[in-house]
Amino acid sequence: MSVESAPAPLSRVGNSNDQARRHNLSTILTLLHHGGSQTRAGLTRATGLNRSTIAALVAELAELGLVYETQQTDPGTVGRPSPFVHLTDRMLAVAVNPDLDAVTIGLVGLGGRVHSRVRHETPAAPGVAETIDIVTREVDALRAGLDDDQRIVGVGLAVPGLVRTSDGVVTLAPHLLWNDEPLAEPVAARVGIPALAANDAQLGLLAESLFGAGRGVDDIVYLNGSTSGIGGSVLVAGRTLQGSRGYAGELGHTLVNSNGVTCFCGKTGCLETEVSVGRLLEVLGVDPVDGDEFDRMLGETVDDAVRAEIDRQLDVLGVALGNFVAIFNPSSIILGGFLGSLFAANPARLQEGIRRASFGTLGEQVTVERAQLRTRLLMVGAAELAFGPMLADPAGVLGP
Amino acid sequence: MSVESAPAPLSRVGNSNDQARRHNLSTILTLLHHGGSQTRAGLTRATGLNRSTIAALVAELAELGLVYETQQTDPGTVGRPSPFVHLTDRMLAVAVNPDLDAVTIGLVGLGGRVHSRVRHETPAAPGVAETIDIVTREVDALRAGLDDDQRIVGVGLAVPGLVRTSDGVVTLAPHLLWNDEPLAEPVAARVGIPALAANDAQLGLLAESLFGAGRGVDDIVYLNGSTSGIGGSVLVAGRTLQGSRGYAGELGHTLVNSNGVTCFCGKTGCLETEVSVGRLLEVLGVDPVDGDEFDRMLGETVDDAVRAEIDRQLDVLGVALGNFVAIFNPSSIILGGFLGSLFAANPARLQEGIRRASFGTLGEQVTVERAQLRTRLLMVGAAELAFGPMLADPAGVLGP
DNA sequence: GGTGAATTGTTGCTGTCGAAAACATATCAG
DNA sequence: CTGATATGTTTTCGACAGCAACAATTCACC
Repeated sequence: MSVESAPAPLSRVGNSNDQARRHNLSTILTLLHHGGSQTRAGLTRATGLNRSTIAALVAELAELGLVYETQQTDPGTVGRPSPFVHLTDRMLAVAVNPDLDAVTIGLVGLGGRVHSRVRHETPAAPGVAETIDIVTREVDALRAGLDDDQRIVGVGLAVPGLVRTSDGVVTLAPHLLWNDEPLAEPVAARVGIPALAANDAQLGLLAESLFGAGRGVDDIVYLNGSTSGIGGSVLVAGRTLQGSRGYAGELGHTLVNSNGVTCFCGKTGCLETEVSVGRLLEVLGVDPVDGDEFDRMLGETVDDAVRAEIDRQLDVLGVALGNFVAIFNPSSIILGGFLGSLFAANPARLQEGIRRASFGTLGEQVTVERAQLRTRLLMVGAAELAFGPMLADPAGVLGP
Repeated sequence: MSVESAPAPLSRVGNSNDQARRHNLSTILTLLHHGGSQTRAGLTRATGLNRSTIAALVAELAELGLVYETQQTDPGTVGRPSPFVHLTDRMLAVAVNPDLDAVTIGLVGLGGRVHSRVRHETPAAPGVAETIDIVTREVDALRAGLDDDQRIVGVGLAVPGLVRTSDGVVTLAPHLLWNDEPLAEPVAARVGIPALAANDAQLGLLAESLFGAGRGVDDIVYLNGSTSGIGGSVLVAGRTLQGSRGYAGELGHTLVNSNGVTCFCGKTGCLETEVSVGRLLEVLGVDPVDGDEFDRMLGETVDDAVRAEIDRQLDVLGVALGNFVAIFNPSSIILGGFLGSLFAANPARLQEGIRRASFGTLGEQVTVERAQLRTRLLMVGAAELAFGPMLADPAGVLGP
């Protein structure tokens, strides 16, 4: 025998010497990515590491092309001025969001900066093969426009459906009519860049928690309402709730009304069927409109039927959120899409509904907010997914 | 000015050199605690660390009085036999569980071994002061019975109610009539040993996940039914769901029936009001009985009214669990207390109910199990809480 | 029973990393 | 211009995990 099958290191629980180095590099890069430019002295304070250590780590990040330093123009304090550390624009991620009528593709830099965005309209819901074609063409075009020193480090795909994150297979995307379709792997193979896929609501929450309404908060319940239904995700102790296979967070398919109608998922009285943009458009008597216009219509309506429907939906939403408060005890609830509009139309009513439907006084301790990132949301979220490996181990991914 | 306020190290994000050592010590101790005795070679494989490193770490744990080694009696394989590493019985935790009619106190060793257990009956629900008195007396008695080299490293309190884990204040324990009562801190002060408090369901899940039905599983929904209601907790990626203040997991107070009755918590149609041991005892026409007897009565009944009530409760429970499956995508559901009896009376019906009430096919991928630890449950769980700091940093807690 | 292969403990050495200290540099306050 | 303050820079040092060489012990096979 020559080469035996590998002895299988089982699990890598222990900590070794250079893992500490990797961890520290990752910590600093992540700090800059999520917190913006800082002085080296600031990094020293934030990490608790030694000045000399920070200097060495920043130098390594600079060598990897991830950061550069500038002199402070106006220190404002005594002492030797500490140089600012900025992220470069050299490392980029491609963000992809296939949806009902279009595939949106963006180029995103570190720090959540969206460099460009293209919306590829499709006559019908795009198929997997079609999506992969569009992504391939678009990435080629993007690559052609890059500077010599720029580099796309990954592709992130935000998919409206159940996604097995481990291997990037879309288990079920009902509105796209996808069923057990491998996505991340073929994309990676075609474009020659690592690709990862995840549920759109999970990535939306990730984006809001890092760059939007949820900055600095570790426990968040996030609900996003779109024409295709209500997607949800939960931040638990700073990490998105994944579940055993990445399918967690189907908050739109929890019970809110035992007397409700049957949902396409087979259950009865789901939040998604009771609270829907379709019912609102119906009483408003209009066709789908864009977000700002919808906001205005809900806010300024004087029609009693409309107001009644708004209040009914807010009350149902309050019941659902009350349950989530009892389950998750979040410090913040973030509402996106039309749920944000609904909330803005009568914030007090929703807050009172949550308070009433929560266990004990838990409902009084939670803040309800509207999502902030709007159109950037899924671009930033999908990019975060693509940047993930690099953020976790900068030297390992970019190095030799 | 002489002494300025401390410069505040903000957060300790960075990794330093001896933190690696602590982490490795913690890893090995935890491995033994949760996995039982192992050979040094086994630890090498499990951690991926070097032989020589393991030898040094085990030697340090031995010096701390935590482990000892024995020769393998019958190796059974080629090669130099690796010594077994066992946990000593020198480090002990006191587990406390105040409940409706008694305070139970136990002495628990590493590895989940319950050395002794005392049940202090009380005429009514014990007050906080009374509980602290009982604990103080009992700990003194336990200390008197210890060998010279034995040591109680902590007190863990499992409380049926909302507990702010950070400072051990019981915010609300409705059945004990406790309201915003400091508990862990006064206990620690009185007995002179660090004390921590947490919700009983959270600790029950912790115990089952480490030593019972949930071994090796990272995503679990746990429900425990008792005469005072239904408590729940969730294991998310191997960690118990805490929420922003430690109040997460009130699964008994989620909506299962919009047409239901009003719960003491103020809401309507809570799981806890629809599924209750009281309703079962009513149709059975008996007074409260112990677990095994209750099991037998449910399993062997031929009374149609009883069977109907069992099925009704199972169906309601299925709806609740279906929601939890959509929310958490667990790989396992564990049922304790009378919910375990209910499940055992007709497992197929509950499983079918969960499947029906789950989103898509998620309900088919989850296994439903009955809790295993029974009377040891809260002793082991509370001890785990008490052992926590030592497991996380053995040298820091036991060393100088 | 003797021999070789396999596995693991033991010992001493090495490389790496972060901390600490000493020195250099840059800013502000007066 | 001087002193205080804060931070970068350089060098030294200690700790720790990895590694290699050697020793110990068992099994399998003849």
